[in-house]
Amino acid sequence: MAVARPRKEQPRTAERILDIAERLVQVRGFNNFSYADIATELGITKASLHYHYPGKAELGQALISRYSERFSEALEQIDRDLPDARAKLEAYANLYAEVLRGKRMCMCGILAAEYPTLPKPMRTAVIGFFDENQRWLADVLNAGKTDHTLRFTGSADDVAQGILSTLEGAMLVARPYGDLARFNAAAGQLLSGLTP
Amino acid sequence: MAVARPRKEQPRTAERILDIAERLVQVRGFNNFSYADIATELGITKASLHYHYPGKAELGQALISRYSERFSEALEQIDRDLPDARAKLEAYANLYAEVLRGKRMCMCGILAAEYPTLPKPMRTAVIGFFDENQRWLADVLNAGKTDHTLRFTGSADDVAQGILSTLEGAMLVARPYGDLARFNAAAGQLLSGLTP
DNA sequence: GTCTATAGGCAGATAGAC
DNA sequence: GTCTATCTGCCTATAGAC
Repeated sequence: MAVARPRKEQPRTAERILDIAERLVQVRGFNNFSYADIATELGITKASLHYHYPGKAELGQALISRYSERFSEALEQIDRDLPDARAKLEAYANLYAEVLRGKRMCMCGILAAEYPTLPKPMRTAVIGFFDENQRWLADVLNAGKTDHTLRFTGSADDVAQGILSTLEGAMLVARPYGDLARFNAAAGQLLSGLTP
Repeated sequence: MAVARPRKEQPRTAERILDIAERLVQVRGFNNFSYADIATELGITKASLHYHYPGKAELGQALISRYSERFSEALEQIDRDLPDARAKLEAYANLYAEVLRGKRMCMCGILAAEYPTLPKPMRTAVIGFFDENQRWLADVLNAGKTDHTLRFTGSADDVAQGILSTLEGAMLVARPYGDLARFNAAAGQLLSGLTP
């Protein structure tokens, strides 16, 4: 017997558009894919896409918005599941490694490279993503100082920013080599520098 | 009295094209500027550009080629002018800071973000740039171990790669904020982690 | 070396039928 | 919601005169 479903299934087109566009952004960048790319892959016409997202700018906002939400949820889950700050930080780095394993960049990392060409709402959203990540990292760092699973000098904010930068940069440089080990070397080095 | 000049001055058009295109790449990315942008700024027509660089792919190769050469020269000058490894590493980080001060990304950093969309010769050249940087960094690190101005654990190659990644990432993340201090915080943290 | 003129393609976007 | 048809604009690139 079928499980009860939300009525009128199938209007998941908007979500499927985001799925395809998300991958395209993370691989090629926001300016290097087109409505035609999405339409072909989804099997509908370009015109239909405009029904769901009036313009590329709106699509871009929706992409960052969903990406940020999901990232936040992943951080909350880390907070729930892992016992100490050190383990949380390791799990955080692993989030990045998983993205890279799919031959993608962090969405906001690649958008940062295109930053000057983005519509203003997207720029604001990219900054928001970075800010939230740093806030979370700073909290973890402070917790790590308390529970003695992490060691660092200087402000937690500065170190948080350094961690974010290093992981984004490690993805950026490792991806052209197609070499996950390259990322892991940089991430491992980062973590060992924070270990007591 | 005028200083002697190379005869037939003025055919510096090819160089001026590179100057303009270089800035455009570093600000917007390779796929986000056009021949029209260069032509307008230079005051000639698009068609004339094709005389100097037959296609955008060739222009791109010329851009990376000149950029890499100049970078190598800067590294040689650092080797000549500075006494110890620690000072060299600091000067290296300063190269990046100067680029960022001009609101630009490292050319090969921004090209790394666009990597899957680049013509193959450009991809090879980007990798070459990273490789050369890492080689130089590894040499400096080894020298620093010898002259006791640097301290690190693990292989010099891995640490070199970590340094490159961190600096590229720090530029990537700092630029949207328009905040040089952000870069300096990450770079300073990196250097202090390598200081005995 | 630089120009005018133009080709040919693809981009994002809209109108209106179904 | 999805379609066909179409628009306008920009892109890279080429031919050929000067």
